[in-house]
Amino acid sequence: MTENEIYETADLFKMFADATRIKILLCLFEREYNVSEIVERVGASQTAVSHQLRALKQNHLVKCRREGKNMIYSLADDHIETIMKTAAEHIRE
Amino acid sequence: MTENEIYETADLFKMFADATRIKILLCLFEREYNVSEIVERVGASQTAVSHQLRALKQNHLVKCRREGKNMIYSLADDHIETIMKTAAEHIRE
DNA sequence: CATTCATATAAATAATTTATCATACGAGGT
DNA sequence: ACCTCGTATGATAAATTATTTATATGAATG
Repeated sequence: MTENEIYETADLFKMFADATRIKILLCLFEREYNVSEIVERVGASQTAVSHQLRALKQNHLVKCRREGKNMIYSLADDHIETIMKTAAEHIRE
Repeated sequence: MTENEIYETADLFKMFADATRIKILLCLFEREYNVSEIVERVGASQTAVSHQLRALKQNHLVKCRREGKNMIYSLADDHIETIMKTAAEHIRE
């Protein structure tokens, strides 16, 4: 791994290293949701969720589209669920 | 996932969310090393490495044994390499 | 047993991350 | 056009994490 790949890897893992973001992702593993639905399910403030969604988007873990007044967020990639599940398994030991 | 599992998962991922710790782990994927060897390879200060080794140990990612004046660190678990590799693959897309 | 080597620890500081507060923006509806 | 709803943004403030500085510890060695 090059120095650069190391930093990119760290950045990717950072996305999974926060409870709010994990909750958002778990939520999106089910299906797509708009922001207020995510806020409701995750139980964090609207701005906090919005900031975290931006982070997740910048790191290509989620994508979104507009639908009227709403923004619908969904997973960008199925690998994400695999990575999370692998780690979750590891924990139960 | 329970609230608690979410926090544990976040804590586990935190271990992978830092370049210094990733370098240490990459190093230990090869084989076990003592602290000065790790310091040398990773290129961080002795205390920084020592602190990170402690974090990794507390989170059960590495283990260590004493050998004379040296402490020999090694991976605690093979899953770790799998998790890292899965993520690294994800990055190359 | 005093010294040195390898490593760990504690405390202080620096750097980064996350949440909050205030406000702005885009899309409908009136 | 104005108002409201849903969401995003920017500027802090608060919290967390990482690094450094200084010092301690435990094991070997003269």
